[in-house]
Amino acid sequence: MSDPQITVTLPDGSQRHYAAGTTIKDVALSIGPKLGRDAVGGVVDQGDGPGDVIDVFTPLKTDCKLKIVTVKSDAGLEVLRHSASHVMASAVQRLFPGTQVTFGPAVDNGFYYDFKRDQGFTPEDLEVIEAEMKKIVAADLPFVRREVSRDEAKAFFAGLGETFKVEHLGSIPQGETITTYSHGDWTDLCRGPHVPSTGLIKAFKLTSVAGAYWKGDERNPMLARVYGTAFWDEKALEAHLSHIEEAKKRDHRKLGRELDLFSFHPVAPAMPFFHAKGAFIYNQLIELIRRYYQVLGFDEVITPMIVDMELFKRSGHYDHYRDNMFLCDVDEREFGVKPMNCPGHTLIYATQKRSYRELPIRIADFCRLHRYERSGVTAGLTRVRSFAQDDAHIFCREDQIPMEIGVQIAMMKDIFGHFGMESQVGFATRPAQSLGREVGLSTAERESWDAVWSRAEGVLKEVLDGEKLSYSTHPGDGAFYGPKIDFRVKDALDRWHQLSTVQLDFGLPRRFDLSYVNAEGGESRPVMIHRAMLGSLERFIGVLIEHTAGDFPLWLAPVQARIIAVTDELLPYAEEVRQLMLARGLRVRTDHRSEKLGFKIRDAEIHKIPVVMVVGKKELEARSVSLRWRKRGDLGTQSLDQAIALMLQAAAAPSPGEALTRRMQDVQRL
RNA sequence: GCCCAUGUAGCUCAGUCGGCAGAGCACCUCCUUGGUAAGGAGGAGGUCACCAGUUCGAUUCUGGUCAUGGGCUCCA
Repeated sequence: MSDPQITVTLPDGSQRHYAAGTTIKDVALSIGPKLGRDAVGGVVDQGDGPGDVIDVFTPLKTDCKLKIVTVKSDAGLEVLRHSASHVMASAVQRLFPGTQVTFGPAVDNGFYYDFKRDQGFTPEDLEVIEAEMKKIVAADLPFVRREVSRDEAKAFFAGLGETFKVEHLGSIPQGETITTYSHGDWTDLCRGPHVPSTGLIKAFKLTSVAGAYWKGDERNPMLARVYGTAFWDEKALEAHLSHIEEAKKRDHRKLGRELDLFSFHPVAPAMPFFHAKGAFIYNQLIELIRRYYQVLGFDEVITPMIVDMELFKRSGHYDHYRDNMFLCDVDEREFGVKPMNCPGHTLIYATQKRSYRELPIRIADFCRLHRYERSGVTAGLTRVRSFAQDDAHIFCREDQIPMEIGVQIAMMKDIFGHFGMESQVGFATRPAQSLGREVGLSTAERESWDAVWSRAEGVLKEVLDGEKLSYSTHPGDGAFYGPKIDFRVKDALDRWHQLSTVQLDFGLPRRFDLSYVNAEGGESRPVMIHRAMLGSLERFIGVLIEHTAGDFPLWLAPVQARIIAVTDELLPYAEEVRQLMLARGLRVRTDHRSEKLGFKIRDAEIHKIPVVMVVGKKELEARSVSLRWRKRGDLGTQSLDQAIALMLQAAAAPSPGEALTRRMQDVQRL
């Protein structure tokens, strides 16, 4: 009897027939020799949806849909990197006997492998490991996949003394196929997939060592992690490494120092000192947000930074957030420096009896906040202990939620458009531990909370769908007090940053017993919406510096233009020009140094001054300036009026777009 | 908080196998007054992060502390 036949359906819909047990590699080869060579994995759908990527030597046993993963795809690159991590692990075990292996996956820009080795690894070790890896690659050892029984695997890894692997075997669900992958005489417990052989791992580099906890839990033993990256060819690897170099040049910490924007001092770890130029940008951003607030009906308030901990007991921060707060005892009372504005804003809401007619009440606050972030997690401006948010809280009726959220989404789109940043929306739903799931609640209470949550999630989803946005859903990622919508934006180096957030909160209004008088004369509980657009100003400035590489748009540039006189005799004219520009609201400085023109031009370029105006005899006689525009090149000689007009036009600060303004005109209460 | 690395002039970095600490840029002074990315000369500037220990002697060796960076974790 001949082998049973199976039918394989390819992505283009064509069908091919093979003997059962034919591997993905064979299928690829049968389609074409090039595809056969480039195939590094496949995605199989046996009628139950596409599975994970599996390797090319997996036999196909039943009819299926098959998508072949090639070296060109992202999925293929992941396979390569995962294989590279195996090669690294085998090199490490060869070089450092007694080292235990744990996990070694592919990650965003490369791969890592976590080892148990008490001495850890030094940067010098990395070179030795790389050299050993090269040998393994040169040997071109095939990756071999084996399906094994749980007991077999246990016995095998226990025999090698690989206690972490044995432990992990215990947490693999029953019924799941257990596989090992080997190359040469080295074997790892692994789900795969892998490239056909080690020879394909041509371009790789080990990049750093780090500590990491077993399974990411700090109660677990500390492991030694080695990071690396791998590509299909040297060119791509080089491109990646130079991309990293480029990012280093834009590092906001470096530019912050070079452009005299901010600094840090050991007396206030992780709390930035904004210098004049950095503070200018900070304030310009606040002004931008204020222009939106005016249109969107937000009222700005100012609230105390230090308050009695009683407030935070009421808000719940005392129980859940105290370890992240700066505390101080004064007059035998315990005070705390506020980490968030929300509790203070509830106090303002509660100073009056509120009517349903005056909702929504939108309270904005740029006050500085302080959070004690554990040492070791802080970084430049992106993670600080002292910061301000463009923070606001909206107190509204449940029926007003869609309108309010919709406007926030529109605002977010509008704002990031001004910075040339693409944005993406994520929807985070109820987490396992959340309001209404505490132990000891009655069934009735529980059900009422469940209803509130599903109503809120339903509303958010409706809004998102209504705004006709594509968004991703993150089940269980919401805040414990309510579901949320997060926005991520992409910077000029294609890195994503989570900045904005809009969160529904059912908890605080309850804790502070907030209410309003409803249309029937009874009392109802308002819903609170927490929202921030730029998020923390500190972090946004950090992102902005890297996004622009320090070339700020004219409206944000602390110094918009620098006047350079060709000789010192021209300085009076330079000053006259400067005064004219200052009178028109332009931020202009003069370089008074007795240096040559080239020197001063270079200095202005290094400091990324957007516009340089050169004045010499010719310009004096013609009442003009010679314009050198950083982003546009040499604009030649321009009359003073023309130069001022060009500057003013380019320096116009962004404001809410028309669509947003029109939209707000439809809202009853501003 | 944990793992690893780093800390020398304002910045970028040399250096000292334990014996009076260096460069370039920036800064100050003088000369030079020049047409679109570095003119010349001179000067000043450091408790080698901080605190202990070993030593005749510590920036260097040892221990601790602080800060920064890369990760882990956390971000009710």
